[in-house]
Amino acid sequence: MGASKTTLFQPEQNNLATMAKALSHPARIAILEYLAKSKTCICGDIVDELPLSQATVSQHLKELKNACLITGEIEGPKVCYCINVKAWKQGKEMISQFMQSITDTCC
Amino acid sequence: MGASKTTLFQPEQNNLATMAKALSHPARIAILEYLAKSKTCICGDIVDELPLSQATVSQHLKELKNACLITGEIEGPKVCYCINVKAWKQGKEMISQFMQSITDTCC
DNA sequence: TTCTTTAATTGTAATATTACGATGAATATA
DNA sequence: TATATTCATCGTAATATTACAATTAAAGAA
Repeated sequence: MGASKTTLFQPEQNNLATMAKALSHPARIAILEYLAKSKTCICGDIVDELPLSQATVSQHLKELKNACLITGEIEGPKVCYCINVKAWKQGKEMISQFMQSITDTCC
Repeated sequence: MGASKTTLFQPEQNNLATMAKALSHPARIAILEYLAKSKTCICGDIVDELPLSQATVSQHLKELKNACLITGEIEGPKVCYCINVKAWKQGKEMISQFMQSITDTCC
């Protein structure tokens, strides 16, 4: 197989899993950290920062964009990436509530 | 490839990614929710609860155990699974701090 | 127009993940 | 001892992920 049966679970469970999947690679964690601290956010800067090829970085950026965690605006030949603050805060809330609810309910 | 180059990133980034990966499947979210609310925690109950085969559930339980998020104690022919409260709280703290730090640092 | 820069996309390979049937190991019960 | 129950593991198949070289596309500069 290889494909998860998302139709068999609750939307909330799928949303959580999708968010977690976006954060499930150290390169994407590093990208998010760099975007947060950097003011420039230009793609090339991220490639310089990470020990990965341009193609691979682009792929990770695409996944973060698919998960709505970042935005990418074209500026001439360059692309300026940014944290999607609104979506990020929503995701943060969703994960925090989930993790708290486990400890609240648990043992 | 298919294997992520974990040696090229910070341990903290790898820890975060590993934790997120454990949460990146709706079945594992569902298992954690069920373990939290259930008092019994017997593996067979989880299989009954989820729309997946026994072998698949066992595989997901193994991953959660590898990530130290749950424990499994043998009770005769049965196995009693439980949230690893200590590790869970640590993970919760790690993720919360990371997500907060992004919004703090960001834009 | 031609060249350069920037970043996405394509093609390809290696490995990981997801899923399940079948089997095996361990314990309890008849 | 034989049988049933419970769960892990093995084998296998389909799909996803990760990574990079090469190419393409788009915009700006010479």
